[in-house]
Amino acid sequence: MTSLMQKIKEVLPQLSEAERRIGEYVFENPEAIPHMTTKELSKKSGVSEATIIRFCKSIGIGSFKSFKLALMKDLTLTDTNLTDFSVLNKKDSPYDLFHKVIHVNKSAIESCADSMDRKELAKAVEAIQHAGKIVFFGVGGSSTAAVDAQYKFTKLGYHSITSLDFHYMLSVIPHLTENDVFVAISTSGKTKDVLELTRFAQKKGATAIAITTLSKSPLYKEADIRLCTPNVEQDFRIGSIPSRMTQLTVIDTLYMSIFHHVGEKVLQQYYDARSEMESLRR
Amino acid sequence: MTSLMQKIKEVLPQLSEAERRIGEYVFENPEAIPHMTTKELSKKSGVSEATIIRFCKSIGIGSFKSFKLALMKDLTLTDTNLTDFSVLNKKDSPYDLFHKVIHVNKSAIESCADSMDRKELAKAVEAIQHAGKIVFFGVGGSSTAAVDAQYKFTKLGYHSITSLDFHYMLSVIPHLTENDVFVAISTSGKTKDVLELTRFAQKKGATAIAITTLSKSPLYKEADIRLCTPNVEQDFRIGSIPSRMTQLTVIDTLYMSIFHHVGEKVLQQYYDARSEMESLRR
DNA sequence: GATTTTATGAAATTTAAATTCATTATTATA
DNA sequence: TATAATAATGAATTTAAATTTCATAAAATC
Repeated sequence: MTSLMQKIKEVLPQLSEAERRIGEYVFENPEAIPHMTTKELSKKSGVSEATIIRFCKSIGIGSFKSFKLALMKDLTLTDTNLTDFSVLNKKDSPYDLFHKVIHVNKSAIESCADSMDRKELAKAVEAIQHAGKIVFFGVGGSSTAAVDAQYKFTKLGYHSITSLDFHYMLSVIPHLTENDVFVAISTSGKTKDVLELTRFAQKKGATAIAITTLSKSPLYKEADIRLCTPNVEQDFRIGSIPSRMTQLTVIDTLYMSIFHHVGEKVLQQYYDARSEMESLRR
Repeated sequence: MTSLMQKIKEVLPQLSEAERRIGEYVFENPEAIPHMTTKELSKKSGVSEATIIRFCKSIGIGSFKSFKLALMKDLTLTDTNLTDFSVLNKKDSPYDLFHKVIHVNKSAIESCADSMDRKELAKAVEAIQHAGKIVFFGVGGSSTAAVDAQYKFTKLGYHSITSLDFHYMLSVIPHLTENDVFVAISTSGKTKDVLELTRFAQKKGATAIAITTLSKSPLYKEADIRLCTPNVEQDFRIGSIPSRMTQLTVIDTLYMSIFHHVGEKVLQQYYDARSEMESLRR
């Protein structure tokens, strides 16, 4: 707990009804406050603007502006702001939602650190490094990560494949061999299409890397290498937003790691592509 | 040196006379700025208030208020919490890189708050809400965001279109009307294909929303609505990783906002899709 | 040399913060 | 119990700050 938040908590019981309401709101949504106006906060917490000014004075701060600055400073000092943003509420404006999305995505990425196993990661990098083809597959929200991965690894000079089309994939997999890698992306680890293609790829000898949540799912059990994403499911309205961020973070890591290894080799092609792009500007 | 101050130092030589004066003043008195008003700073640095607003935009920050907040945050960061992850080094293991990726992505998402303009965001939500068709277009790294957006808005029941194929897009755009929205995604704002399609869409009467960095790029100038992403360019090896995160954060915000509005209506379809998915498990 | 573009500040507008004041609820006192 | 005193509150107003618009001058381009 930071000093300013601490202070608010302490004085909370001594405050009047309306001022306490503000304090409670601040306590629940500290991140949001610095970007708010008195009018907004007044609406959200259900008290008048005048009371907000009074609240600032009550906690010993001269103005609402100073309060916002102080809070920003306070929040910066601690990264452990465990705000429960799962609570979306009716009155949220797009700008409010924007800040909630920022928060949700930030914490999702943060929590990636918890679920990743360094040995599995090393194995994955090893496998991809020596791969001939890399096939990525994910459906629904997970297709974004697959598309992103396919683009990134193509840039690195890999024969990298993805498609949303199950039947297209069915025609790709028979050509996989022991050297190849199949990356299955599924948050739940239960998606039928993903499972079937993974098994098929394994039957052809490819190494199956799963990007999935740590759970007793079939995909988790059957994959050769498991890159676990944290369980970040929240309010259904937020849906796949945070889990996609975690998947992308894993993809980014694979990309960076491979770049690190093969970097020198592809650097020239990389520059070529860049300068050509500059000149074409497309 | 902290990141924002660093940034100011870097752009200083490219700024105009008056804007540079502000930059220099900020550099000499960083601690004072967060408590100042535009009028004060204008007097102190000897330039007009308007130029101060322009200065903020020049360094990639959406408003003077955001600038003050960002600076406060920046100054609060001590060397201890300033792990310099921007530097990649040779000995980095995949696991090291993983943590650097986490850091880079987190800060990218965090800095989204600086460049977003709430009015523009509100306009964008308004436009999309009443849109018939929504077309997303981005090339290269920005295609990920386009794909993600297309999927999300389809789930909300919109006629939502994207493609990587320029010529396919050329065949889509003639059918756009005043009610439709074209969302152009380009970090630089200079990508030729994106620009050409944007102009074409505007000619057909569609509203052009740009997701791009705050800069003097053609896309920024010409778009009807600008949703600015921060300038997060780093080491070339990290490449488009952070900018893609910022684009996705903007997309997520649009999605959440629209969901908020049309949510009740599509909820039933949403559940239908979910339960059907459960039963099919594919 | 004419024309466009860019940079700039003055003035106007919009938006936010802070204050005032009237109203209501609460407590203390006759 | 009735009445005065006090405290809490929000509506309306005032003040201040941020932002935009517009006119002008300087620089760059044709």
